[in-house]
Amino acid sequence: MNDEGGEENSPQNLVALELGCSVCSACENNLCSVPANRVLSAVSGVSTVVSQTSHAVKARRLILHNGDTQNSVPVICSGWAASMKLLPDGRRQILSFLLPGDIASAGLLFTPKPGLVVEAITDVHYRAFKYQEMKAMLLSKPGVLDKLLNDCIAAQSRADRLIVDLGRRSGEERIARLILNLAQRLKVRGMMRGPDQMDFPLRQHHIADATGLTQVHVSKVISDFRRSRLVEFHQRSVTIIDLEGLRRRADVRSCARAREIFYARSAA
Amino acid sequence: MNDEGGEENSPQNLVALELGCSVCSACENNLCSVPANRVLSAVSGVSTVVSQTSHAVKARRLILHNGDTQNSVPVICSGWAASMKLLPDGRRQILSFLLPGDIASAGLLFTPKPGLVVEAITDVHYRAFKYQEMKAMLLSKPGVLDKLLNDCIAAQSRADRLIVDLGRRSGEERIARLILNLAQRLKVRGMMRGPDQMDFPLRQHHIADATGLTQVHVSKVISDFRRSRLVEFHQRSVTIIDLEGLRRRADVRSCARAREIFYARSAA
DNA sequence: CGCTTCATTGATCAATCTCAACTCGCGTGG
DNA sequence: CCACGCGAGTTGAGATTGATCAATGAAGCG
Repeated sequence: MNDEGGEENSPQNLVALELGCSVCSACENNLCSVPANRVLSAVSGVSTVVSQTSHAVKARRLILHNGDTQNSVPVICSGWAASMKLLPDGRRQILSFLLPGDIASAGLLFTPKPGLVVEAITDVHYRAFKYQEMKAMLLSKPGVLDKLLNDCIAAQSRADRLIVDLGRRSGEERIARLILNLAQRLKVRGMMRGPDQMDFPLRQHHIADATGLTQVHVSKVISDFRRSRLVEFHQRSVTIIDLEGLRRRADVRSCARAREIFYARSAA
Repeated sequence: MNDEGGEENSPQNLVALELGCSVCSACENNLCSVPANRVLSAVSGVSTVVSQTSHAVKARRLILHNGDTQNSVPVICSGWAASMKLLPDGRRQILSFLLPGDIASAGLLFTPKPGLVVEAITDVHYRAFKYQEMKAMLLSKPGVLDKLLNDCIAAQSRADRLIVDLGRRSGEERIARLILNLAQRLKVRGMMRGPDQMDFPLRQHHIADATGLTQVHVSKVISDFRRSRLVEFHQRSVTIIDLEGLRRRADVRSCARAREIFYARSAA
């Protein structure tokens, strides 16, 4: 685990940090000790602060190793990260992208997850909370627990959606859905650059590892999206030009077999 | 939802029922009112019994509809079921197979899951617990809550494994893993027929919907497994003849790209 | 400047799907 | 008892999707 403390104070990083905090579950639950939260806990009269460490890591570095004993739980303050699993032969599958405010995995609060790796996509600031303290504290505060449980359940339903995507949708659909999904998540956080534009620090291999495809194939599909004037990529950002068109690619499938099954079932 | 109460009492059904109960989380938590549990609660001094209904459904019938308001949570007492999601065009993806003792989805205790469907594979007995009562009761009993949380987390990590399988493994690997996985789960429950033989009520289309493949392709892969003398199918049961061989099919992949990535990373 | 990462593109190959035909076993109604 | 239909599985012949391989160029960085 990285041993560096300290916040940077270049303007945009502070902004990102605040953005993260404003939607951060650790913050909402008064677990965090960044200034804004200190104020907040003072106001709400709750002063519980779980011991924690603050870290900065460069892009492409690991936040959570595989070999780690994992006695702490990272919460992203700024930047993008990915939580993934690695197969022994080098194949990798991204389980989810972590945006500011996201807890690496709510389940981690209760059990370490062997085989889980979290990697920074951009430069990332995160806080690591001690796992046992956190747990003890949670069990004493029903309100907090409830919120964590919701996190857990939300994670589960995101996982379910991903399972359906990977099992039953074409590459094109998966990529379109990924883009729409990220736009949605950023919108909730107020992190869109404009109505249709967002930061997009993902490399094509991230998209590949998230959608179960190859980087080469991702390139081809995205080129097609671009040619069809659905989206536009400028340096590390995406603009959705034709939302409806993109949605259509995300959902529609003119598949003879699907139709056949459909008719079979509605007849029954 | 089915409105039939009543237990059947043909010998093997009673056996199955008991087997289910002996590993059932509802039972462990003293939520259930079947005779064995009544005794158990009396012994342990806890008499909380959440109001519940008992149901029997035929194979291929739904236990949980999509349109259902889902104010209750099914727990399987005997038989096999599948929880799945349906796409509007008829494609379907099985999220997990439910064996006796399984709760349809631990998350259901806290929020209804729109779009989730549970279908009986064999004839099934299940109990449905009222969702709000259950929740209220859980929050008052920390021990029970803890156990449920574990269920939740276990579900999550099963989901993660499935995501990796669907995203990054070949059809052959997925099918081999599914078989091994089911054998493992049955073994834990003491439900194996012999050291290497188990009930296997799944149709090929169930395997297809669980692995994201086509029934036709499943047929071909399984034929190959059979020809390679890895497994044998007799009416509704499977014998694993060559465990090591099957494991090899479940894991190995001689994939040039994977090796390349591997070397690239170990060099870095 | 030289190195590395990232993206693009084309040619070819492999896995998987689609379509269709056929078998088999089972239950049902005549 | 038989005919029939249905669900399930098998098999083969293409068609498609996506992977692999390889070459090239552009961008970023010490």
